[in-house]
Amino acid sequence: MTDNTQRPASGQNSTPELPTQYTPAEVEGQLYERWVERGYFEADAKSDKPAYTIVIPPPNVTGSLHLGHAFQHTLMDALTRRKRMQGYESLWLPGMDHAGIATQNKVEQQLAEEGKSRHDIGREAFVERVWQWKEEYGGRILGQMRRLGDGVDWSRERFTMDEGLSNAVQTIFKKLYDDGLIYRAERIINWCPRCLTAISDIEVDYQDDDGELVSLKYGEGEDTVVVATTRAETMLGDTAVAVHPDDERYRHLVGRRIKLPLTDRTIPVVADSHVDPAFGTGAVKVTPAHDPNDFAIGQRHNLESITVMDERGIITVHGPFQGLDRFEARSAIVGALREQGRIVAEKRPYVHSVGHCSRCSTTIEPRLSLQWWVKVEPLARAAGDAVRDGRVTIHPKEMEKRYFDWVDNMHDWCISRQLWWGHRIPVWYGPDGQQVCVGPDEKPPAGEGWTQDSDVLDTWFSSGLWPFSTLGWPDRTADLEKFYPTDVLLTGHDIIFFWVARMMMFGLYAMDGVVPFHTIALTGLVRDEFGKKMSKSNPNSVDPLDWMDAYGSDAVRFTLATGANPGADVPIGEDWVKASRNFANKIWNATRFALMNGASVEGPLPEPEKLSATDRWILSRLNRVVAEVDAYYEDYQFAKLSDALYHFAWDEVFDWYVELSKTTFLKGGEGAQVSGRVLGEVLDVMLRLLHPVIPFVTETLWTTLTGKESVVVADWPKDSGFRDPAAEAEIGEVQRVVTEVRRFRSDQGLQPGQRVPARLTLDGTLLAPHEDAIRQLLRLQPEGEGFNATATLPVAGAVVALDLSGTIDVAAERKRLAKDLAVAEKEKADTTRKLGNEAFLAKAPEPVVAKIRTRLATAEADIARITAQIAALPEA
RNA sequence: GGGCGUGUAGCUCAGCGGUAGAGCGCCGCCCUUACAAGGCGGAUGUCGGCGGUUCGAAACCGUCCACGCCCA
Repeated sequence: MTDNTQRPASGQNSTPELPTQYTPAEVEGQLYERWVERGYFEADAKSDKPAYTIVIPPPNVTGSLHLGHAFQHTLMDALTRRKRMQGYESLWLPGMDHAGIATQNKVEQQLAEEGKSRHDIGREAFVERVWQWKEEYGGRILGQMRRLGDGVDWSRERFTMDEGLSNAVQTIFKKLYDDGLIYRAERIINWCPRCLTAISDIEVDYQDDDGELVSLKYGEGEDTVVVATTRAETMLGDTAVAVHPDDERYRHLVGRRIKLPLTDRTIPVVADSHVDPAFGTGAVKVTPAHDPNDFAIGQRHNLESITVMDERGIITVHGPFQGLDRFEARSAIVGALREQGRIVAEKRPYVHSVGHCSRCSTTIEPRLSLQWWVKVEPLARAAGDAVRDGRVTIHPKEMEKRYFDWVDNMHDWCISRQLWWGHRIPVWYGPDGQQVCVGPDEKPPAGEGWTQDSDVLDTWFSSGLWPFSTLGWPDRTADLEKFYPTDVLLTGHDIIFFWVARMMMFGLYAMDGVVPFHTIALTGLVRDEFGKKMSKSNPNSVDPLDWMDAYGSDAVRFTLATGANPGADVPIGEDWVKASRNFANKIWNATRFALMNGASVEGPLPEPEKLSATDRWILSRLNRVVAEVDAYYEDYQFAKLSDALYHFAWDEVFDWYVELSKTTFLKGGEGAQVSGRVLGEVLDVMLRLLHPVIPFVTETLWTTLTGKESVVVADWPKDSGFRDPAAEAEIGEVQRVVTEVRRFRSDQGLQPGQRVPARLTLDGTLLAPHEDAIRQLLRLQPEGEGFNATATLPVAGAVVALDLSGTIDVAAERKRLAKDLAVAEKEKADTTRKLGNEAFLAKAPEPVVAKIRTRLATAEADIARITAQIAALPEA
């Protein structure tokens, strides 16, 4: 096809070639590559313009674009594109995180297919393999972001494992270590027996599983106690039974030792006020090595911790259960206890909440383990305070509570992972138990016996540095000076704890208390058209690329933007994407029509005195919409702004302005020229307003309309302040008449295109100047010889008399009028009742009362008019 | 168990103190020379239930019911 974005620069009067249908798939890719080639998205740190910065919440290197990304990217793109147009040095910085567990899993799978494990090839070779994997398969999402139209600065693309970012990781680790905010401790952590690593609290997904609750009798003779558990296998590691100190039932047992079944051990009964006497029997078994609460009890009572499983969840305790995995052991142990008559109650299924690894869904095993931790209290407090004192705003505000609940109750963060892919912990251990943390510029201790910690850091440890590590920190780079703090962090509300809180903590800490962004804009989740959650495991999951190919990226983007109510979930369905595609096509054709009728952006807009009321009306509306859209942008109201533009474009510009102007264009001459200039202005502004949301179609149309280089670098429209309420009222009357008569025509069964002779009596009304347009819109012919008004429609002070050449459908007309009369009478009754209410008159504000009075007057006039019409109707 | 949120047209959602709205879907007529991915017209709601506050409640308060989410 011809390249329809090109237009001869001198060809002001040549009719640009636009096909009758917009075919996005053919042009979007080229447009995007051109934008990138021209460097529109590359930000200049030396620019004098004020900076506007958004760093992308780094997607996972193993991932691909899903609708959630498409959604958030659309919004970030809209924000940065608008600011660029407003004259900011706009930077949207892309990149990915290295996704420690996920990526390592991918490569381990590859190795497994070759019959190898990572241990077979060794750490160094393994890490090399991961880099190879990344080169080959990683970052699929980056290409998909181009397809979506993301206006990111590719020259600044970052990856958390890059040298610079790794340097940042090591720097902050050392700083935290030196400040005593990183420490090593043995605690219960969330252990994934499949990934073979610790994971943090937020990487655990809880779900209700069918389990079993068995009540076990511990002890012998009189010294017995019944405890309930869902994890019978851990009883091998029990080192106490705990009861509440005030619990009379067990007071006699406290301090005594009882026999632990299936073992040759005895365990103490301890009193601990954290035990809930109302739950179960009020006595609980205590396994400090396999349960966080039990660990806490163990600490308080100096209990021994006995680990009964290995890292894969296999029982290691000598005896009949050794070698069984934890679930096999559970039933074996319950069986053995049953034989001994120690099972006093069983509840099966017992639905309870069980933690699963968010990466592989394996049931988490709480495990006692030596790990590295971040002491979060001071960091989290600072992160909370930044929001409390208003330096950072959360949109929508209702989400603040969730943020505070998190940062104010945050547990220390386990940051070490038993993986090979990631930032290795920069701590070295000496032959005599020394421990040295090494900064990026320092050499590790030399000599015999020094070894580096074998663990790597949680991926989020590096992602948390993203807003400044990507800009060059710890160096005071020009980028950092120019673009930090960033402006907005936009992400899903489900991710507050992952990105938001961590970036806040690290940003404030590393950047001397300067917040990483002043605004946190939180979105909901994308759902299917029935409001059901979309997930990879659900069949309702949609690949946004399929929709982009079928309907264009603009259509997907517009649909998502239109659904973006602050903080609320966004449902999306194919029908809605189609509707957005239709909108794009509508804009396409309207612009095409405009260009065929001499729409122009040349020269200044004529003075208001030279404009028709129709022109002044649309310009007045246009400027109101500019102001409205700006206000919505400032409040992150993407649904509202998209909706406002949709309705302005379609319901006002296309359905009325263009239609009303057709007669002017047909007549030609100066009037047509003026309207062409106005139409050009309206489209020019409208396309620029729409561009951040639907960049592709607007680019093609705007460059064709204006002959300029690109709307990407066009100026954002400004409200000129022009308002013309009189013209707005006048066109409102025109719309009323046209709609009324159309209704009549439709009720009378007239075909839409059928010409009808009519006499218009418009003298003394606002409609007088619009007779031609009204006749055009209503397909009314001039009254000819022998005109015979068979229907007379009084509306808006005017009279439209029609000659339907013969009898009209009196029944239809009577029905229509009866309906109108009923509406008017109800209105009269409602308003009369209000005005008859003393309390209302006394207490309601004057404008409200006045409004009701006007409504009553209108209703009465309508009733009189309609009644007269009905009376004038011939007998059926 | 604790906290938060939501129940408005067939579906998905706006509206959050003064005449119940949108998109999609539905019904009827129409290829009116920009667009059938379109035009014109139309129908559709005890605004979850009950109680209260108010001159006035979809909106505010209480309560119940039903869903959803987060945390434990």
